[in-house]
Amino acid sequence: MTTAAPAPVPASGGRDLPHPATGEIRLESVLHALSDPMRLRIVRELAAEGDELSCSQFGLPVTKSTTTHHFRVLREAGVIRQVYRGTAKMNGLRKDDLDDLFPGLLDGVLAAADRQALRLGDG
Amino acid sequence: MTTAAPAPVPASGGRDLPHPATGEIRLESVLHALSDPMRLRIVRELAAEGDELSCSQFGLPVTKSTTTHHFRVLREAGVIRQVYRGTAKMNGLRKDDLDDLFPGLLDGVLAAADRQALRLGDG
DNA sequence: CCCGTAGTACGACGAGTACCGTACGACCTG
DNA sequence: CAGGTCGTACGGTACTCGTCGTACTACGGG
Repeated sequence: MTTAAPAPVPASGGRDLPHPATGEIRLESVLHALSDPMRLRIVRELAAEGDELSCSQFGLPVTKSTTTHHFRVLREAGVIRQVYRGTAKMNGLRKDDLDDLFPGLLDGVLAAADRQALRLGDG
Repeated sequence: MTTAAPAPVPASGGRDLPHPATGEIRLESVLHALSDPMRLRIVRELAAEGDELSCSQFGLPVTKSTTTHHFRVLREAGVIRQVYRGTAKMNGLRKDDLDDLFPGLLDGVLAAADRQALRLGDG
């Protein structure tokens, strides 16, 4: 009831991605997903934009294959939601679900990341 | 400047452990350290006790070697502080340093862990 | 001094992961 | 339909990690 819509034939073709239900999200998986610099960077950009972004819009310094891999890890951990929109795959933060499950966690991590970026002159 | 005392011959023998200075703590390392169930369990117990505990007091379901490994990871990530006290090695959470560096992060993770433990009937 | 206890060091092993390249599939546009 | 773009799948490689066992060191007590 919380999430996990039965995917009633999305608007696009018939391509839908498997997402964990809200209740299935494990804290350890979220922390692990966020502990990779590349993925933390993705999540930070996503949070900064506040909207959905396509995979190729992040300008990550890795190949497409690796990019796909990182987005998959984030999706399977329940951190992001992915939806096809034509040929592009739009990525959105699952902030609502995460906040419902672990209030303050995402904001805490994001604030910590911002703080560290500032401290290291990377912000 | 903040921490990293020059270790002026501790009270015990001459055994001191290398800890990262407060400014050297990296968010990714902290998240990675916390993303392991065994280590998250250690940190939760440490936070619940609020005081220093020896390594052997945690009754972890792994061997001594593995226990040593996990405590080392936590120490090198800057999550805990370890001090020798006779033959025992006392472990304490670096809550002050962590809160100074990443306000709300540790509390957020701890709260999330409590919540999940309750939800899964493990608390 | 000898022994027991607490923890370390080192080597090993299996599993997972971050990365790549290439080949492929899905979709839009001409 | 042909071609271009976006992303996937698969296979491979090198590295990390969690775990163990055994041998070892440090400290305290009889």
